[in-house]
Amino acid sequence: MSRRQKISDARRIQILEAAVDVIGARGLADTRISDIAERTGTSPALIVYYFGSKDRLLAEALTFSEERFYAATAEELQGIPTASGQLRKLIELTCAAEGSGRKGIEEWLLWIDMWSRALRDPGVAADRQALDRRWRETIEDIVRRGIADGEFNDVDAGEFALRLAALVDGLAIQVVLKDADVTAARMLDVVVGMAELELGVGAVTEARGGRV
Amino acid sequence: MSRRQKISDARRIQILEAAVDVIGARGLADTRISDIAERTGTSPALIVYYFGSKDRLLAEALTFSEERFYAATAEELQGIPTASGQLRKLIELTCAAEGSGRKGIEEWLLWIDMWSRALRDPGVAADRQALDRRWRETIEDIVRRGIADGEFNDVDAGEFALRLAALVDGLAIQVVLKDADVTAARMLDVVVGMAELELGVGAVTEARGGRV
Amino acid sequence: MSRRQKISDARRIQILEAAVDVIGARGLADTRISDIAERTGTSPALIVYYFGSKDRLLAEALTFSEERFYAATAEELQGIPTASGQLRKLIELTCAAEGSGRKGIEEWLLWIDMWSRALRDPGVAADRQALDRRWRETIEDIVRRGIADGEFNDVDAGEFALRLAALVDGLAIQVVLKDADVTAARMLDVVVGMAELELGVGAVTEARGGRV
Amino acid sequence: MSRRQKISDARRIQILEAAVDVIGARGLADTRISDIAERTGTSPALIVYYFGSKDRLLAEALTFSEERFYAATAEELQGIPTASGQLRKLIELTCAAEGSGRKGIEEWLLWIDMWSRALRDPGVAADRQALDRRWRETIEDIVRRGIADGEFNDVDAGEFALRLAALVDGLAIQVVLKDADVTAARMLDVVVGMAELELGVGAVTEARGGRV
DNA sequence: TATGAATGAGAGTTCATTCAT
DNA sequence: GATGAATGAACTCTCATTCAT
Repeated sequence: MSRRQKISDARRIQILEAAVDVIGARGLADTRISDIAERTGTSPALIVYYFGSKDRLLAEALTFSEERFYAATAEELQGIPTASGQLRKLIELTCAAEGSGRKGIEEWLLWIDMWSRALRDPGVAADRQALDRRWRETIEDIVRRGIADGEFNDVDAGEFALRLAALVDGLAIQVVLKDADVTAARMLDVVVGMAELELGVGAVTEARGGRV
Repeated sequence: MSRRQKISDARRIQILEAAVDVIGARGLADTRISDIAERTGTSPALIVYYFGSKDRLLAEALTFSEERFYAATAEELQGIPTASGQLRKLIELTCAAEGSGRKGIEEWLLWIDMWSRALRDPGVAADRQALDRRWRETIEDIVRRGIADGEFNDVDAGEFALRLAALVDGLAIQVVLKDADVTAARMLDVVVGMAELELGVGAVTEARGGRV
Repeated sequence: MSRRQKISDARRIQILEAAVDVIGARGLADTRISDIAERTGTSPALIVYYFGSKDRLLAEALTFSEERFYAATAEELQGIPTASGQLRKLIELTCAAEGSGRKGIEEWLLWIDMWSRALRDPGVAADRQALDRRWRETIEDIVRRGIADGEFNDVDAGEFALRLAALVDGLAIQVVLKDADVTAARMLDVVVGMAELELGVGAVTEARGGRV
Repeated sequence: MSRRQKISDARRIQILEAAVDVIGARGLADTRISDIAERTGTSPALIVYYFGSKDRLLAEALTFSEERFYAATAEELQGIPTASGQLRKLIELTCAAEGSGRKGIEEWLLWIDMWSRALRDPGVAADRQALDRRWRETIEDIVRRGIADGEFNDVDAGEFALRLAALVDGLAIQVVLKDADVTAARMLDVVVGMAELELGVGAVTEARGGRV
């Protein structure tokens, strides 16, 4: 408990990164403490020494991964001037395209395990909800700005964010599970299509040009 | 494998139902063979004897649950004459409203575990894809009929089905995880709203009257 | 819990006997489940399967050992007609003389560990008290009969039993710990001396003759 | 060993006192080095550094506690002029009466654990025997003086000391284990009664008056 | 002198699975 | 067909101990 204070940040992050990697690779259910220890080049005892128990490690690893995702996302968005450009970027980042440079797929693998775990663990459930709310708010902010700037149609930003986020989640599941009918490319088209339908033609494609 | 032939259907279904109940209640990760055996009033040995291994039991239980869902859905739809009425019904059935008479929530709990498992088990992945495809085709068929009958706008039925299915999945996750921002009622509104936007105003609400 | 019902008496006794042997040999603190399993020719898992946990096994083993001691004692006393003869026998049985044919030393080793454990475990404490009370009552009964038959002085039987039992415990500790000053033979002399002092000269020695 | 020389006496005593406290509170079997370290405000590493190993620490702590007890006892006896007064005092000190001002109960808790440990550890066994012998000699000396002064009957002092010490041990076990039948008060009565029976009426009660 | 960091060795416990009956 | 008995394998977690600093 108070032990966690003792841990050096470097070591802590090193272990959490290994945990995220291993969970992504093997799945939460098949992840052993020793798998993570091995990858960190340490012993299972060290992991317990730092995190107290396997459960606490898992919860922290999940949160760590998402925090990192948001930090990376925020940074990427910062350099983009228009709302439509930002929305486009956001959609791309989440579409888990393997060529997109981000290891988006692993993030999604973690999300699925996180949902599963959140069903039984209130702590994880709370974390998940907070992350999800933050995610929707990120979308909402962009949309609100786009409306104010006249880039987007005048929609209910909150409703739109909910719809977009849900659509992305639902599609990502299929992409990640390698559904033959739903590739990452198709996912991108569908999401962009939905955004354009609601926010106005060109609301999102416009950015595409900018990107190329 | 050949063993499974020997099993009486009654026994088999009894065990699968128990498995679905227990997994829904405890989650896949916390389900033991003996939990299922207990609920069936038999022994763990019998279950292994019938199903070969725990993994095979899980895969079959998951599939069984979905088969049952489709059978129930099909039956409910049969009595409804219009495409818009059927679509409305379909949406309602999936919206996991607790008062809806269906134990929809439990179905969704299973789905989440199924996704998690499908990530690592190709057999489960194949089952999942088949079920999902069937699900989208069910939607597609209704939409196609609605278009032919002039009830719906002339959209791309396949694209629409994909979008609707994904939206439903994404929203259901939040409802099932009891996200404070997304209730079953709101989910229903959002899904219906999306369908009306794409298929035409009144395309789905119309059925509402018919139902009351 | 209810598991214990399932256990066959033969197996149960076999394991408990092994537990008593091992605890006697290595001491409670150094006894591992696997030590007991090894001696029984089984696996640690079996022990847990039957007894639920190590703690429960220990509690049962301790009680089992004492039950067995009382059964054996009762049987030995049955054949002796006089109170003084019975008292003599009782004293001999507890004096842990190695040549006495009883493995008295091991019993005492267990008692010491039982005291230690009773300090922290209320269940063991309760068992210990019950056994001790029974022990004092056994003495008391004999003394009361001896008084009625005119064999013994008219002492307060309850007080005498308490004193005798305490003296025996205190001496046994030293004998068992192989105190150079207190051998089993000396212990016997001291206890017999105390009994004769209080119950009357010859009250106990008398039996000695009968025995030889 | 040579290390121990280096240790400052203050530090050493501080650690030993902490060890005694913790063992008294949790029991020998449940005492961890870190428990003692925590109470001393140091680290487990320091304790090992000073004492070499856990076993050695435990052995030293046990001895330390008893040494301290004897020192305190000797001091208390010094001021009492008559043998009967001293004997009375000695008995009271050991009767673990909670109101007696001494934390006698904790001493007895340690004794029980010490017996248990002495069974397997020859070092502890030797310490125990030495302490016990010293204890009996203390009694013996008083009795011998009482006989010389005409306060007591002319008994075999050594035999009497053995009997008294054993009786006290046996009764203390029950008191410490909170046997419902044997309170500290009753223990005192029984021990005093035994002493008076053997040493002469008034041999011990006499001191009682002096104390009040 | 003192300790934070690290770990090897091993504990109890769980559970899917096997097998004789 | 059905199961009670049994277990091997593997897991998490504990803790005395070491060592660089």
